[in-house]
Amino acid sequence: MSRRERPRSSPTIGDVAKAAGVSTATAARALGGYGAVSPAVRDRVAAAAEQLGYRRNSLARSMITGTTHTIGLVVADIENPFFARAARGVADVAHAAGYEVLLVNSDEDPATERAAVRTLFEKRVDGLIIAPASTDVGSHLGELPKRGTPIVLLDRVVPGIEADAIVVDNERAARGAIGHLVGLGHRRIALLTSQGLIHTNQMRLAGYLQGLELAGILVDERLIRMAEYTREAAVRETVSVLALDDPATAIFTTDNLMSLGAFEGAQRAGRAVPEEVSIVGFDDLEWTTIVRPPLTVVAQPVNELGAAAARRLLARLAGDDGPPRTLTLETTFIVRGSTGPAPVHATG
Amino acid sequence: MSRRERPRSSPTIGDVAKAAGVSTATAARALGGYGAVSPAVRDRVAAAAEQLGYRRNSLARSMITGTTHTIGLVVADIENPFFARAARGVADVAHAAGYEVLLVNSDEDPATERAAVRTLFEKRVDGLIIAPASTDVGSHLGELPKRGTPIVLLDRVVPGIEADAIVVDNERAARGAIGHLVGLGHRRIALLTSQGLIHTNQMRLAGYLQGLELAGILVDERLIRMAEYTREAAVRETVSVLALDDPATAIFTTDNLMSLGAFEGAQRAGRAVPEEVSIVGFDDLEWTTIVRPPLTVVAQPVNELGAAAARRLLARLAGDDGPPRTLTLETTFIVRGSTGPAPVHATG
DNA sequence: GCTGTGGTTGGGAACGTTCTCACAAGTCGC
DNA sequence: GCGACTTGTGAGAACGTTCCCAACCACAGC
Repeated sequence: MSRRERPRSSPTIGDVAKAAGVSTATAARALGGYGAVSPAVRDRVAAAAEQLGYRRNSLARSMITGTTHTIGLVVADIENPFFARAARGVADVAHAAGYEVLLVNSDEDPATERAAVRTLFEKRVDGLIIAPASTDVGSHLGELPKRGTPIVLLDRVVPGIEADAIVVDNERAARGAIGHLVGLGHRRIALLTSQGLIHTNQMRLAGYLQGLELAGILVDERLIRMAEYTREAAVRETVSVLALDDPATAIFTTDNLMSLGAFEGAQRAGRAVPEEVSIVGFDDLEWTTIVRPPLTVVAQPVNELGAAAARRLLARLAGDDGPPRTLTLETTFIVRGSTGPAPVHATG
Repeated sequence: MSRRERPRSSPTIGDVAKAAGVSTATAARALGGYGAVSPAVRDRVAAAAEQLGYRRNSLARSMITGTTHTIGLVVADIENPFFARAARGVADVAHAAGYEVLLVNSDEDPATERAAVRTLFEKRVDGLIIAPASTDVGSHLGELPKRGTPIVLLDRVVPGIEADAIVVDNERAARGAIGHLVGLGHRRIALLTSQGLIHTNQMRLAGYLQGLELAGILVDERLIRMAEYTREAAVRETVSVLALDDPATAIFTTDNLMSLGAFEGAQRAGRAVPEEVSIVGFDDLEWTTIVRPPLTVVAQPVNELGAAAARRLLARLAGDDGPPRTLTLETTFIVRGSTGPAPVHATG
């Protein structure tokens, strides 16, 4: 109890060096595994470190090396299963490569996002994976690559920015979904999306419109619903679109929360699925197979989306300085029981 | 283009000071908002910082101040909605107080957890919130508080450790759920939980046993199922427990994944819920109200669990050094359509 | 015996901040 | 008009590590 110099601060590499009877430089080499150290000294230092309970200070290390082995991840809301899955994909790949993940929720708010990016940069993350909230050229996003911090865009692209991106072909996926419904004879197809059109939803809307056009169906604006981003609002819009004089016979939703709302809305409106109304959801969550009928969906490789983003970022950190690449992953259209032939009285 | 000294490294406070014609100490005071600086100098420094695009280096700052404004969060799996919600609760409270969250998945693996705790400590997080995988006295957990890094246990307690904990009364919740089923006349009540009993599940098992004992029901070990932690395994165990000569008339599950499996298992076994088998789930997720029948559940205040953990940790960081406290939050028992009277032929 | 070589080791600078201290220039009270 | 206090400023140490470089040693080659 007599040799305590600092009461409750961690021992430093200097303390270890002193205990082992070597210089700090040598102790650092022994513990850091770089440079040349004789086996005898290495063991002596290791023993001293063990005995003192030495833990390296990454902060000091990062100051010198210029790398923190930390990547920033900015998503809208980790509570949303889509982002949770993507985050898991990111974390797994990052962790395997010795990186940790600093997580921030932006709630789709550009101001929050901007502040988050700034904070993450001040913490000197080695790179950033971000699902950008706004599609306008965020100066805060362009700034980092210029300073040498690579960015990978997750799920959404920002036109003006020079950065890698991992996305799916939302336009094509949506067009395909509409094609499926058209093939079943539907002509009154509603779109249920959320207000404040984020990039992916814009693309899905575009795909919806293209799908209609390909089928020669005129757009009915009353069938395009942009709900507040809550389950209850989605339910209301669904009930409303099913209560039209000429109601929708099919509903295409643009994400998992809207799918949930559409499903519940059909239940609440007392419409049989798929006899009276077909539903196509976006994202394949666990529940889609235990509801009755099970949900037809556009499934995204969500986990892989995150994993690919992390791999891309790691490649940049490893020195890849080629031109920005956009990687487009494939979606899968899974037909289940929630889509069926359009009701007879509503077609032709 | 002529005055660039470092090509693509961020300007330092020294660069700002030089540009503003003051010392680094003064520039630091002006930008850091501490000490005394004259308004004129403050403006001059701010202008120089703005013009150079100065961003403070938190690493260097943390070295001096000894605080990183970062907290570590170790959960089993961020993809699990339970942890995603808790993480959101943590992140919101932390963010409001100016803290960021470093997230690690442990996959319930003690070795991974141990390594994570070590890494987080090396990165000098100010504190740690952890849902510990193992209930044995983790030396890696005891270590940190001794070094002055506070820990808050989330959702699970570790008996030997001196740390705050935020939990729910799992024993009582489980006992109550069993009581509900007993009250409906059930005497063949199965328990569906997962292998490698984590702390919460041990408590829920204990509550289950107590519930049976209170009702004077003898334990039938064939009704206690510990599935591999996958949906498919949960389905199999459910089908199996419903295929007994004297099958279960009710199933109580110990978490949301097991609930999903039980629900699907009943479907696959062709048993009507609740006419032939009642189901009580643990955790109230979005899907529980859109399946038919909707699920009776023990609902936990998951988000609040995380938020409370963060508040507790912040209190510690603010200097609270009272004895460790365990905060027990209330669960809610929500009766929906998945529980009903026991089938006549199976009772008394 | 002198020089060269390769493996070890230590001294000290560097990273970018904050903090402590000393000092200069006012300001106030008497 | 002099000490005590306040306010603003700068010099330099400190945080704990890594990196650069010089020095040392042993040994081989000539």
